[in-house]
Amino acid sequence: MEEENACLRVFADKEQLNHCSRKLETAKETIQKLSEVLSLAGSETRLKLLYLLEQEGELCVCDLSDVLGMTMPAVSQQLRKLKDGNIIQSKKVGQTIFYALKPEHLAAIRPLFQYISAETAKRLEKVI
Amino acid sequence: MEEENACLRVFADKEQLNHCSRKLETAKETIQKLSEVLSLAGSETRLKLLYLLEQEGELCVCDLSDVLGMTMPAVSQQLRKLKDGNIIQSKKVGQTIFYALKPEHLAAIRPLFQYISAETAKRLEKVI
DNA sequence: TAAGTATTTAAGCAAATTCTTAAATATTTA
DNA sequence: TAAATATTTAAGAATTTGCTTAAATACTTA
Repeated sequence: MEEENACLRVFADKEQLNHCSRKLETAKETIQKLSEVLSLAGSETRLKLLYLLEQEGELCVCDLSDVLGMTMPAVSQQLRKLKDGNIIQSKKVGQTIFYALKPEHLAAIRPLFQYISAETAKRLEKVI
Repeated sequence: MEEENACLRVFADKEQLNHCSRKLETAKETIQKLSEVLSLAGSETRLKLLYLLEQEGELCVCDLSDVLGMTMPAVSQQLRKLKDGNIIQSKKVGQTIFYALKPEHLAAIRPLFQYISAETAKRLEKVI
């Protein structure tokens, strides 16, 4: 049995609340995974990294550190998080490591880049 | 003039790096705003709140605290962040405050819910 | 107007995040 | 094999986050 409702409102719709609880339970895992991806994308630095990788296909730590104006350890550590989160992958060529978006998780974040493109275009129009 | 490139790779493509810098500069504001929205959505608690509001249209703090099994102050504080981020809005009816998604920012986060629905459906199929 | 209900605000604390600097690792080249 | 390059790892500090509990606010009803 569940705990008694904290909500004492006369008009509280217990039917609806139970319905919500079930729905949340069902989507629990998905929400958990998605929130992880979103929180990874939800940092300015990491979103820039993802954006650049999406635009260019692949880039090395050195390039990224250069473009973002950040130290290599700082960039490397953020890339590691993205890699741990399975959003990007790496490929070693000599002593250079190239990073690229992973196709799998792209479904979830692709719309974001479309959003960036569309919004940026809008903003540019205004300027013109 | 920019600082000299940190990247000393023989094959570093300066052309490409400059191109990346310009692109990033152009999309800067959009990326900044989007990362804010994403980091708001990128918390399990807040993503649940958004999911419930999307599914139910509107709910009060009491309901949400009940369904999430969290204290009202905890829920209230997260709702406040979402409201400050312009993702949700509130409507007061008597002493009850109903929260709902804001239509404006929905464009950015609607795809996420579709993703949740699709993934949850997939997961359910597997179980059956 | 007093008591009860729904919510917010505030203060504080533990945990997580994001950078910094220094050192370690791995690869290439002289 | 020594020096240089590209990157990672590690340790630590400053900041932010997400809760907790207690108190304040606002509205409703007896």
